[in-house]
Amino acid sequence: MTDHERSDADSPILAPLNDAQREAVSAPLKPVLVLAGAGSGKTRVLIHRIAWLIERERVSPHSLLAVTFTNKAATEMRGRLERMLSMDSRALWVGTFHGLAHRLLRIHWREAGLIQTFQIMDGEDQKRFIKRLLKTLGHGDGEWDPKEVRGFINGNKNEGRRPDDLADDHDPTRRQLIQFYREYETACNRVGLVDFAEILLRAYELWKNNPTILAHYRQRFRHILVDEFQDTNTIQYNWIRLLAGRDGLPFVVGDDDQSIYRWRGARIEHLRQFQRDFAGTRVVRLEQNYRSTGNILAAANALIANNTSRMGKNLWTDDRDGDPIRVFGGFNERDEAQFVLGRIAEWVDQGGARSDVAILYRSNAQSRVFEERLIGMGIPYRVYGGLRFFERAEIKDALAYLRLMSNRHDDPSFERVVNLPTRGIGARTVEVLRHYARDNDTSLWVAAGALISDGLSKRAANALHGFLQLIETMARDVRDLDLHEQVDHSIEASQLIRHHEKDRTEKGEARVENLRELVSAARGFDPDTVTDEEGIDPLTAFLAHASLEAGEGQGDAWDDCVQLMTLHSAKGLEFPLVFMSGMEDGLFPHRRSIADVDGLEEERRLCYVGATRAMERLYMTYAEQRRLHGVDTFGQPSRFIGEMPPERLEEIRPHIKVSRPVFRAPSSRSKLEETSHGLRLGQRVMHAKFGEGVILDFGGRSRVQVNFDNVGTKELDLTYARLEML
DNA sequence: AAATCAACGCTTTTT
DNA sequence: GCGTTGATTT
Repeated sequence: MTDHERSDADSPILAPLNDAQREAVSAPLKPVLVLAGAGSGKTRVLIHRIAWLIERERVSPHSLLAVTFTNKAATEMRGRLERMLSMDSRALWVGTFHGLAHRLLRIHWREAGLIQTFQIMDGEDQKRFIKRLLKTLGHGDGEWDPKEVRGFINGNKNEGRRPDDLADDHDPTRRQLIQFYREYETACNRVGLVDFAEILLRAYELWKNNPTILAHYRQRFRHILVDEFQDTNTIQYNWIRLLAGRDGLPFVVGDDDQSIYRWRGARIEHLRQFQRDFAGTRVVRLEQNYRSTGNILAAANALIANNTSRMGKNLWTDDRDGDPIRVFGGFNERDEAQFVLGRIAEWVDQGGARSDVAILYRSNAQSRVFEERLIGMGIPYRVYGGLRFFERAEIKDALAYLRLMSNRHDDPSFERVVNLPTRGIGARTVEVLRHYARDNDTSLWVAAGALISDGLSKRAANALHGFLQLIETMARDVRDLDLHEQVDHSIEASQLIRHHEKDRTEKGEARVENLRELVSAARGFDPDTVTDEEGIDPLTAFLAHASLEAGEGQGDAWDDCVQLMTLHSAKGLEFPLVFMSGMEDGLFPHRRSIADVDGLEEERRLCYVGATRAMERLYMTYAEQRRLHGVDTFGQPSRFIGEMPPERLEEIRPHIKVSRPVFRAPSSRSKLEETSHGLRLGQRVMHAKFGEGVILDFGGRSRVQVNFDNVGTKELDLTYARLEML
């Protein structure tokens, strides 16, 4: 080691890192691909690389672009950078793909072909809009599913394709979908709205079609850092590649084994393509895991080894083997939940924190049984997912008023609030407006203005006039106010508050509270986080923020509570104690993914992600019988359990041997009805304390009656009793 | 205009 | 089985 290298190794940037991390962080200025296994310090490497570039390579913070997928990741990165570099991180562009692309569109709205006050539709808005559009086009009778049309449109946008790029292949269905896409585009442009996929595609096309602008950003952002690279979809990948050009220096971090978003356009292949597109890419593998015990890692490694065409990585740890992975099979989902709650109670009794515990499941519907048990036992918990703040109906109503104030031609917002609270503008009147708007190719706002003087009944015209006046007055009254005062004024003047106050139920009160909270959100909002360019009014910025960052779900009502979430939303998190529930074939892997190899491999990666969330202790549970959508179904333990090395597992109950044949061989269904957990009536069993006996009956839950030769009949709980089959 | 009823669908989710 | 949604009732 030379003196020079030694001084590098001692620097605060490199000192806390292991060899591989150090190699990545201090790599020469060339394209770098970091293959970072779960828990190997991926984010840390990204942060330290930025610090390295700024402090060692003397790169200006202004020439750095750091991209993440979620706002959470972006916020975290920003925070860690500020702490590490003790600088104002505003100099850096750190954000999500959508956030950064949006920022570009705000700056270059004209070149992007947008109006200055363009606003963003979330998936829900988009669905409504498409539904409305289908009706207008005379296809509103249910032959077309708005979700399907949306899927078609977004899928193509994610691949960078416009209607003109699509051929109908002489398929009438496809031809129709392309036509809908075309109409949808026109409609969006008319009302000044963009959907999420459009943000990315527009930003891409902005660069593609404007060489001067592209040249400017290429010159500015030579260093492009991307987190979770395996999750990039085609347009995101192309956006990065376009920006990097020939001289850019992308530094991307990802893990092909944790790619779980293929179904929403992510392409795992981008990891390989990166190496082809950027000649001389330095590939660094981070394989030392700092999170999990040896047993957990060994099981996860063995599982993921069943996938083909991996980039190759084997996690290892310095840590002890720790506990084996415990596998439990319940009679049904309530039995399963009872078992899980029992273990949690133990954990808490022994001084463990509730917030260190995560219950993971494949689909949201599975949370209910756990929630019921948790409530019953008085254990605080938090469920991830569900409606977020800015997605709530009453909040969207309020935002619709604000949007209309900002852009009168926003038809979806117009329709949303024109009669909310009710002001005598019925469906009939709105129908007339729509007709006029379509015939004259104008917005509903313009149609309303025109029809007030002629074409409507006196009553309808009056009511409509009142609404138009209201919006105009609100917009005028609010002009010189601070943002939060604007919001406050609009929820009052629109009568939304009064409307919900009339509802004296808990729901109504919650809505009023949420509306008040919206004012607080506006008060705390810093427009500079959206863009620091001149000429964007705070309201427009706030509305964009509301769409781009839907906010938290329930907030943190409880500090120390058990965490419930899907396997997908667990990605990136870690917990000392993890339960993977519903480990049954058909549920996980999900039956809709089982058929094709790609689908099954993605499920396996999901299982890998789940298992590697666990730091100390991991349980995998399943139910023999499960009520799904109201019907009882019988299942087999997940094939994924069978893919893990038996010596790393421990079956909680004695009756199922953890061996490949048992997990792989499907047993007949009729047999399952007479037996439970491999035990059958009349079966001779051995108990450590009570000696030999014979099974008399199966009780509810995991209870079983055994007539012991020496001590008589006992009822045992199979969760605790270790019965050995004889 | 609110209340009630029938129909629907149901993997995963961020932006 | 349950929650949402759209249509129909009162």
